[in-house]
Amino acid sequence: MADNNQLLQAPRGTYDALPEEQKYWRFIKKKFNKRCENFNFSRIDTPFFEYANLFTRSIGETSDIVSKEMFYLAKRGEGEPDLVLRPEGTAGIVRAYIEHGMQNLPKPVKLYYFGPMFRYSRPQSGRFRQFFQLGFEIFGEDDPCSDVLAILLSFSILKDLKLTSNIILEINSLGCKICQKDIRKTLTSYFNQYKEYLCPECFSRLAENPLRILDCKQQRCQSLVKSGPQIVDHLCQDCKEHLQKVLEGLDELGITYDLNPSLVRGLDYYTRTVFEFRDKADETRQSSLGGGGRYDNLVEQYGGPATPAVGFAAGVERIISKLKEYQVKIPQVKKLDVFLIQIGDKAKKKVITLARDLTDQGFSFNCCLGKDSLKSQLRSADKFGATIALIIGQREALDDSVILRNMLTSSQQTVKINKLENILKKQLLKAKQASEQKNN
RNA sequence: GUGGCUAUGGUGAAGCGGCAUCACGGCAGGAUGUGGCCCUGCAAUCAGCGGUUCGACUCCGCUUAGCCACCCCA
Repeated sequence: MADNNQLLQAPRGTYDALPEEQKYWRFIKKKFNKRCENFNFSRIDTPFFEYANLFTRSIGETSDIVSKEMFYLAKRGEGEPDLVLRPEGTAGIVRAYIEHGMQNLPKPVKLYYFGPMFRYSRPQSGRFRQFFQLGFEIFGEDDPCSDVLAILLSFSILKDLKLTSNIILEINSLGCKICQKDIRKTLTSYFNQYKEYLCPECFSRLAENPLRILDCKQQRCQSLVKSGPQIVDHLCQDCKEHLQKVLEGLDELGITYDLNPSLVRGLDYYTRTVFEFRDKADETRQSSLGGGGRYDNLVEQYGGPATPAVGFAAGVERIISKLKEYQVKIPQVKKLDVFLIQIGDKAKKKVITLARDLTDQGFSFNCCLGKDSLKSQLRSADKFGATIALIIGQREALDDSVILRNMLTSSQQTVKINKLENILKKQLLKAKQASEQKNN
């Protein structure tokens, strides 16, 4: 009872996407969908919650996402498995891929998604507990060209969003099943020699996942990293060639990149190519707009047939904040054709049937049925930005006519309702041409 | 999870230990059937709870939320 007030605010780390924000969402969804469809990807939607072990097995028990950021749902019965809100998209899609036998579809299998993800972390700018990711996955191809294609699509999406001039692509390789083991071993034995110099965080990372020491921001760890073994030098021949071919592919496309030898990603399932898009201007890690990489073992690890895969995901809220920061022009499509004005009860009823007919004919309309005076209704028509006002008074209600007032020119005429459609079309077209002329 | 800063009508801001102001927006009007300008009026238990005080929006504590940094990620 203490918290009447608490009930009236959005839970921590969530937000309302208000009407004035929607143009950004519409813009992003539209560009994203179009690109994915043009690359012949198919849309997939998986549940917002999954069994917890789906994520503990894939992302890694020791990763921060699993160890401290999972949103567990309350159990309702004895012996029920743990359910969690999905912290990312890939695991669920891989699960669906196996569950529905998608390995029998013609390869490559290409899927894309857009939806909310949930992580229980402390909110900050650009970081929410419920946030949206857009992303895609390609199953069944281990060719480096497939990695290039994935990066190309990611890049193209960001290009459509007019963000590429401010963004940099970082890339690295984490090695395959075999050499990643060696790399981990090499790193472990190297850092073991200096473990008393590592920060406490990295000290425990050493036992859990030595790769993560590489992107520690602490000065002391970084200097150890710099003089230590490089992943690239310990890649097996195949992985080296793979990386080489990916880079050649990017050169071919003219996509510039930074080879960052200490780029590792927060999810344990990555193998070989990993990449990330960051804001050039911003050095902090928080500026990560999105990233992805190859995960050749995950499908098999879940019990599916061995299937190589690459994926990408980006944060929608971060994209929106960049669109705002760089003042990207978002097309505004909203316009109002007619505003319906009534005087008297009879007219009010007419307004509703007229609204039905007008929308059937494809016009947009608005009205204020709660307002009575002509003056205030006209004010509303003006505020809503209507091109035309249609006025129905006592007289008009009786003889099936309306007063058509052009709000831009203030000219007015009385027309019969059965003639209305054509006259409206003409006037709206004229108004549209006039406004276009004004813009040029 | 740790530390710092912040919290005033819908929005953005002023303000002071004792009448809470301004702009924009909203609503209702400005003579009965005509908008955009203008004018008038209306709307805030000053985030919540508790304490100090004769008296607190103003000082103190807690809670909640936001911002920033760390951690980590999108």
